[in-house]
Amino acid sequence: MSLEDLGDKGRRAKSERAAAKSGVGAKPTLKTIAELTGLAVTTVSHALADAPQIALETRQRVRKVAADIGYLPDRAAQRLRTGRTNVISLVLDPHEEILGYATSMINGLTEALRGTAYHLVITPHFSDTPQIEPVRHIMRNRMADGIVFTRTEPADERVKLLMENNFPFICHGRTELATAHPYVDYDNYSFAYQAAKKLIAAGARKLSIILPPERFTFAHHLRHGFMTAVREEGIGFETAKGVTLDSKSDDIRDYLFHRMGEPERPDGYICGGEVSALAVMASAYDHRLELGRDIRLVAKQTSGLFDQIRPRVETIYEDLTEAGFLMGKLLLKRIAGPVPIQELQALQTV
Amino acid sequence: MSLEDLGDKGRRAKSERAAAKSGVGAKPTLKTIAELTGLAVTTVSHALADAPQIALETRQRVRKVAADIGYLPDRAAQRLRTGRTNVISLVLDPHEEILGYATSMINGLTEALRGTAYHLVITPHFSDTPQIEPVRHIMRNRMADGIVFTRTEPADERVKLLMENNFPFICHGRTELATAHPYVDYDNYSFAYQAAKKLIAAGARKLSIILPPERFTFAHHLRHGFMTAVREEGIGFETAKGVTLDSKSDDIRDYLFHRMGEPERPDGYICGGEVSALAVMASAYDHRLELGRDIRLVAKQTSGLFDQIRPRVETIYEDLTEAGFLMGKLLLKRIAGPVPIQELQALQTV
DNA sequence: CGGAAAATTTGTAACGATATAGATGAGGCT
DNA sequence: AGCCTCATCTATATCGTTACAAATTTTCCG
Repeated sequence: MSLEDLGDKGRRAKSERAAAKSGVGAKPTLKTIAELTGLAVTTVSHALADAPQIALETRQRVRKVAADIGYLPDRAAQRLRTGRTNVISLVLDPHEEILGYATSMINGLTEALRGTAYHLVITPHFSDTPQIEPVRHIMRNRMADGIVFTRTEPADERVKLLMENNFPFICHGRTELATAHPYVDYDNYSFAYQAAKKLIAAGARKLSIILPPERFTFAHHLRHGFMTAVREEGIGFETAKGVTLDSKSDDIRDYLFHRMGEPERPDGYICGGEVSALAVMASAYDHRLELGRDIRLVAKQTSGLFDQIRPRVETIYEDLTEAGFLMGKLLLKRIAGPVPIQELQALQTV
Repeated sequence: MSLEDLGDKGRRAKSERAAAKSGVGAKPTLKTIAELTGLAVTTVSHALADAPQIALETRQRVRKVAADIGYLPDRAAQRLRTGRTNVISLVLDPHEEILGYATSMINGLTEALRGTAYHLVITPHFSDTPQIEPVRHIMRNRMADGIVFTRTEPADERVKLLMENNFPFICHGRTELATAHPYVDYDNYSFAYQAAKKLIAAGARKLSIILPPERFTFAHHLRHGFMTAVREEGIGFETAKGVTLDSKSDDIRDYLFHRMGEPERPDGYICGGEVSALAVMASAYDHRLELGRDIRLVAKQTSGLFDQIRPRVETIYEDLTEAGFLMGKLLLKRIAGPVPIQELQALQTV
């Protein structure tokens, strides 16, 4: 600190003293407003809450002062007193590095939370602990008013736990539990069904689908849609063995490359993710198989990526940003008060 | 709610009553520990803080009880009392949808924060407000103990503001300000330099580079590295006009497609991002230009994506997860206490 | 064994908000 | 005037934690 700073410090007057700490102006509290208006702290609090027993004129005056000095309630104090955290927790598996899957959802979520008092906290779920741990932790320690998570399983423990405790949440994907629960999901059944139909229409004779790990519900949906289509058409099919959408992309490609070198190889692929679709293309390329003639492909598109992929690939779009936005909106609705569960369910159509 | 639920509710006994609210067990506080140990709340607090004036035996006993009942200090109360938020705020421009850029960084950040009391809060910066707004807001209202942001500019207002107020932060990218500040950056100068050299070595005669918007410092670094290389080699060059790495991928491709149809077209491209690299490939493909012969390309790789791109493209890797991890670690170090600034700077080498 | 010093523990207040219950004053009614 | 009602505003306690000052117990010494 220089001499000038010290000199300046000495010269500081009353008004500046309070401002010294933050350098931007001391943080105003209810007390500040109370002093400015000559009212009691309690009155100010009520006025800002728009309580009807406070005179309208007073409410307006308080609101004006609050706005003028840029008052913002202290989250910690509010949280301590009321128990509400004003936090939404997104439980993220760092594994989901899959090309901006999380980013899109986060963008949608922040957009939904925009203008509200809610903050988005990222709670990682590290793979060396059980999946339910972060959820239990958030609930037990009241770390958030609502939870968002993804990759739902048919008998998802998290869903059970949260439902049992009536804790607000929404998940991406459905369970197969008897009890209805809030969710946002993409119609993966239709995706797979339509993808298969497209491939068949384009001349494919034997289809293959690369599925997510079996433990996820949407793997079943994809399989079901796929199977329905191939059975309707009475056409050959298989599912990729030994690799899933979560496998390392090199492993997926190695599997595909190998499979494409065997007899009875599939000539139509359905890919539930962009990376696996690229792996199909890479394998075909490495075998000098021509896309659209030797090998056909329908991919799920979740980013602008495939607009630049050549040769052009048929894709079906899933809007993850919208999914995030929906999850945010529905969760807020649920937090605001009890809502019939069916109003907290959204299925994004293909 | 079923009849059975109601019945169960009626059967609830005293011990369960306290637990009823959370359904997992009432949240233990210092008071709980105080009652269990027969100590005063203050003593327990001090004991857990490992204060030397508390008998060692007592400290151990308290710690044991705390661990047994799964005590976790209430964040709101701690925050209210101490002013520390235990929050790190990542200011994110939803614009950065660029293929998991954010996701990788978030993964690195959460890994760095793992095991600490810090939470990661995503603070969006919506493009209709000035860039400095979220930062000012976080600082003024003490919403976090530290700030992380990206896309640093040469005379970045956020850096100035945060430095002036001595507020802990770290940014991805450097400024050109006289005052040193904490940062994590990737050596984009070397990236561009080496990329150019590679292209020239591979036979390119005229280079082009697609730059980020000029307002970002790393645009200058890239340009500088690029210019140094082309001047050293005395070779033709240009920078993409009218489009940047932030442009819509279709716009980048349209520009490239047009340019590739003109005389004196470049035959070597440097792409600072994966999407723009794909746009180069798409344009070349649409012109039936062969990659590696008519057109050469060096791309920056930040995901596993390009491992599956065919024909194979020369890439240089930037580890964004590591960048996030470094930012987290350095920020924590800074928050813990004053540190010489040069210890808060990291440059990731090519 | 008295008494001071050292070691250990404790009470009180405060952070900023809000729920609850209570206070104040104006006006209306008999 | 006396009493009640209504509209408005206010005091108090509290959430869980920690800083500060103070109280208590133990230790040690002559």
